[in-house]
Amino acid sequence: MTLDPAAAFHEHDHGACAASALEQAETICAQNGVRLTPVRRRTLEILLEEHRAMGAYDVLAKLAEAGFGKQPPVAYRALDFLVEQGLAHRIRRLNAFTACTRPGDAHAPVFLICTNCDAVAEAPGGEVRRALDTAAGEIGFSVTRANVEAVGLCPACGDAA
Amino acid sequence: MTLDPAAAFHEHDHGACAASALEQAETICAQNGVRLTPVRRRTLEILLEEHRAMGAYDVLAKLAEAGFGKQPPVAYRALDFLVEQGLAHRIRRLNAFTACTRPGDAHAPVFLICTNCDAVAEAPGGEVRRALDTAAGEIGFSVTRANVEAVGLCPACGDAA
DNA sequence: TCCGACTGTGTTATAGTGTTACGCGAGCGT
DNA sequence: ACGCTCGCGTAACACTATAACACAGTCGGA
Repeated sequence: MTLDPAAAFHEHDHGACAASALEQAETICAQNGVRLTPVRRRTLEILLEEHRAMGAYDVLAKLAEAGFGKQPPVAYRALDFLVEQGLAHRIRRLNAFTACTRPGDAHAPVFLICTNCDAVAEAPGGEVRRALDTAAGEIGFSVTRANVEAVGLCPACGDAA
Repeated sequence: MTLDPAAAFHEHDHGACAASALEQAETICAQNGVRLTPVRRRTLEILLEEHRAMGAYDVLAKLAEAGFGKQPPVAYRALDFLVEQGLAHRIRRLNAFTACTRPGDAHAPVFLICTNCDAVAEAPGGEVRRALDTAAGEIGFSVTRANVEAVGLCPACGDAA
């Protein structure tokens, strides 16, 4: 998938973008010795269909359409798996999940959520993470995981306003 | 309330710490032309009783004990009010709320959540916010609100491990 | 004084999100 | 075949949050 963090905010070859992400997912699962089973793969495809965060129950509905189980645990298990493998992220502010824009790239995700069009982009979080570690370090706190969720206006919606 | 962001992680005069926060809350509400009604005040007191995040239903139970209504909206309305006035924060990762450690101080809150003892501290987020604005600015995104939730080990629990 | 408009609190009911517990079958090594 | 683990499925439930409505108090103006 493209490394352009703003991909979510403008037109691009989304078919290729999704296909490439799936391919990377295969590789990563193989490396990690875990299986990208049909449900899991389909779940990732569903998330990749849009650069938007999807609720677990939205995903579940689509899984059910595809002939998989229709009870919540089916979706949650697949989503948790993807999150664990770094192939997707959970966005708690939205009670939702989104495909990772840069799988395999160990990163501190920073989510930019457009309040107008609901697109979600994943910005490089290196600097943010560094600042966070510093602030935490000053009071003796050691950060193991962090997640940054910012809401605002994406370029397109900002221009329109 | 003390400005020491690590207050949550060590012994301190919590009675004074809470009393001072309540006093500031009165002032801020007066300034903003809004009313710190009994339910709202009691809700803030409840949050101040511990440096931990509390679920809405925990707060609700305590409100009910104090003779207020016992239906969810009672708690949610009071909590929403406090959040709006900057007197409390919502921590989505925990589906919980916590009193603001530095009310009135316009700040980008950064929460440090200890996975061992569940204490929640609020670190100064100036630098983090700056880094975030930079990262977002590079792709044309303008951030209106951000919230940073980091999990890890607080000083005490880190030492113990 | 009376009449609205507004705000705040309370209620019931319901929607949305997430988890626990259990059974079954496929694959795998012995 | 046996027992093991893992993934998938189910039902049932627990937790979190909101919608919709009723009623009392307050305040300003006709």
